[in-house]
Amino acid sequence: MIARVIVDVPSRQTDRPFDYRVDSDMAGWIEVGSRVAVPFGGRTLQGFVVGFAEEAEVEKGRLKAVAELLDPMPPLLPDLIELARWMSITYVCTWTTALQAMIPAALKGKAERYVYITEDRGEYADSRTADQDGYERGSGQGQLSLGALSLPIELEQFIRQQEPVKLSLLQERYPQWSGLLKSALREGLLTETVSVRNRVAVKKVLTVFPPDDREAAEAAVADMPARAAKQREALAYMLEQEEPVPLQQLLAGAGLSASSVRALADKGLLRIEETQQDRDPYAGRAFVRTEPLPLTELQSAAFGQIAAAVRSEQQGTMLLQGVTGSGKTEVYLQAIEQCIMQGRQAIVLVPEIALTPQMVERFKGRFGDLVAVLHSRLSTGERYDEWRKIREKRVKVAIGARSAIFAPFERIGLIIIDEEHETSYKQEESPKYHARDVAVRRAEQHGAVVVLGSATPSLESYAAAVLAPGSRHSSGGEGVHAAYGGQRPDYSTQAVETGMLQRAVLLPLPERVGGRPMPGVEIVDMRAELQGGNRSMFSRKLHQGLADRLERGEQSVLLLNRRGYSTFVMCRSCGYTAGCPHCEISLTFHQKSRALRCHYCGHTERSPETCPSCGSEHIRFFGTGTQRVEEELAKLFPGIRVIRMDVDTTTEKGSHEKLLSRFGKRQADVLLGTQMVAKGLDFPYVTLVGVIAADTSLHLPDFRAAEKTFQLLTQVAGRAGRHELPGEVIIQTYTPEHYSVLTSQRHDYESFVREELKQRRILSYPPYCRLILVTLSHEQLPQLVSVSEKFAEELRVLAAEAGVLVSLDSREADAMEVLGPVASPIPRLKDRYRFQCMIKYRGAVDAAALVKQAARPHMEGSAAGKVLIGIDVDPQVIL
DNA sequence: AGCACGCCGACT
DNA sequence: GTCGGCGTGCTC
Repeated sequence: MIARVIVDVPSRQTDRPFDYRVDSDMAGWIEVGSRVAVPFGGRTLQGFVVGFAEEAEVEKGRLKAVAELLDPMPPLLPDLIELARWMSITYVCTWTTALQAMIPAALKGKAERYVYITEDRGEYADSRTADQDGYERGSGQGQLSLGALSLPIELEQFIRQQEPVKLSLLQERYPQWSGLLKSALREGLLTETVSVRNRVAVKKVLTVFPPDDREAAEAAVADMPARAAKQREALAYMLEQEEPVPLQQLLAGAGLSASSVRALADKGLLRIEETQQDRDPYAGRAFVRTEPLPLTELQSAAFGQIAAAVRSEQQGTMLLQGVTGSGKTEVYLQAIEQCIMQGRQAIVLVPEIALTPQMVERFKGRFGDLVAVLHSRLSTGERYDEWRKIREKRVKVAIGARSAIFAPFERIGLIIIDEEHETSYKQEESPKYHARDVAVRRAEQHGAVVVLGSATPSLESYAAAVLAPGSRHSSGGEGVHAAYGGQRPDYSTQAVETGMLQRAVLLPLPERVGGRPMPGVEIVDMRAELQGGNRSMFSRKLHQGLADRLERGEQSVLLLNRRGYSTFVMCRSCGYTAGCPHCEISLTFHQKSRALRCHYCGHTERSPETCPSCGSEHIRFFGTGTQRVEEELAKLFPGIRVIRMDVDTTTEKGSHEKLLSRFGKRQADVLLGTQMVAKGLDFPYVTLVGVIAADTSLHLPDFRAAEKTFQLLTQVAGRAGRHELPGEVIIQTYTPEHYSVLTSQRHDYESFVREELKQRRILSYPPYCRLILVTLSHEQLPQLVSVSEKFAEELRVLAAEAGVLVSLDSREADAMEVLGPVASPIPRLKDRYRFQCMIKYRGAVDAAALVKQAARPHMEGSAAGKVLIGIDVDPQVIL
């Protein structure tokens, strides 16, 4: 039996399976998806079995054997192995990088090298002038030696005491002897073994089992001598128990010490065993059981379509477009119930920030113990335990952030992606996947249904539902299509690209449950404020609004998408601005620490009192950050209680929840923060939402800037007036005429999309093409420029050879353009200059493969001095 | 990623 | 005439 193994070395040259012999003792256990330890180029590495080969297919004689099977149950399944392969091609990464993204950190074992002193040194024993046991004891020195080689006595004793001892530990402790250790291993004085250990073992606890022999136990309770009162108490308690009780719980609950319980165990009256235990982060929390709620007509229609699609066991995608408060979650819950009833499992993806206890409660309340929750705030061990519940089929529903898409279920029927437009579904590190793409691909494998839920769908998803060739519109879609006069607009001159997702069914939920109106939104033109003599960051309107809320004891939410105190520091005498020495970006002033900080690389320096360039004292701070708003609020409204929520105040574990819970208990008047205040909050006393500057996200160098602004404004506006008290929203802006501001004021998604699609079409951006952004970086600018140009030229040559280097304006079905190279929006980051090429393409063009091929000559070989190319495949457009 | 093999400078 | 620099190439 021969296993094909992907070894855990993320490099281009090892990105293929290597073949290993499987010895008969493991043969019955090893499967596709098994995690193994294999010898590889002189060391032992972890790897995954991706398949098996026939004897005839491989070069015989040169095969090594699999060293160790690392888990009794394979952590991955064949479909995930295949999915990782697909990811490696789509996102231009190695197979192992994709595989590593799928397993919990607890299983990312590293091979550890252990050494011990060789007992049988065979032939050497004869060739030396040594005593019988193979040791040469020099004049009382007691040195272990072999020929010219000898180990210092201290080292030898240390090894003897601990053996086998980790090589890394020895090297750390005795760095001066690392060369000697190497020689000792080579010469056979020391022997090495390798073993892969998991980062976290299954947690074991001592558990006390109720008496097996009840009669004997009852008799013992009765006969127990008076001085053994504690034992009697413990035994009587255990007689009442049906289930085993953790020892610690028994001791704490009954005020006993372990000795009394041990004594009972010794008498054979109780049984104490080590059992596996899950670290349940929700232990001890009671979840109120909930029943399905009655659905509105629209909810019911959406649910019906989803349920039918799940039943069909055909892959399908649905876009559930519902405004905040329209009851999407109840539709999800009932669809999941349907899915479970068919013996299939469901995955629910939620943005990390929305994965609050309340959110979890809704699912646990409906499905109880059938739910596993995966999120980044869990410890490695907790996460592993939740993951094992899925793998061991103890749960039917997995709810979690991005990476929960890899939940190792065997029969998935439904994948729900809530707030599908959220950018947190895109992973910024390699593998740079988008959970939505991966979901569609997994659904294809399982014949499952993907439900994308959002009040403001991404243009890509919306295009797949409404504009894609062959897309069907659901019956309730009047409101949605009114913008087109009931007709699909004619965009036939340019193909809409929806990539993998050929079409999606649109399920609109345009009404709030209970018919509560959307809050009124007022736009304030800050230019007019300035002309009217108001130089404050608060318009008169917002100032008055805040004052009213304070007076009435209601709460306000303020959004400013910029943390810190001020965005840049400039000398008014000479024009000097403080920039990061490692990045081409201005430094942000932080008031509390009186420091200048780079928000990209974290560089921090003390804020200058005088200009470092000309010595002038006219150093001034410009631009407004959350810290400055906080200060200004305190000045304007003495005694006001403000909670500031941004990256600077939420780094600590659980701080995010803590701040929100304080606000929920009305211990503050204002919640001030960056975009994290816009998501999913629901507080009854919030009646005012203010956006301090809507423009901050509008002028970013990002083709999605308008879309992001619209989504942010719409979302934050939804935070007001969710309960009895009516809400008010005030948006301050310097560009009140911009369509993303105007349409969000009217909660008018369709008009926004229509305008935005026009722009995207003119400029050839998704969904009218697909994009890959390649970023190249190097410490030396001239080298970077030269390699970037070579890369772009090579890519154009390859595209021309493939016959696809055609303008996107053409009517060709397959087209590809290479733009650049140009300097990146952040031209220097962490001491590396950055250039980028944007690749736009459509149709059946395998742009990822061409990029990979063009990049190859610049990525291989030793890294020193070469331009390292970071390849960023922007996948949101692949969908 | 490691680690070995392999050709050119400053040392016993 | 040898130790050692890191450039290229391989790892089942």
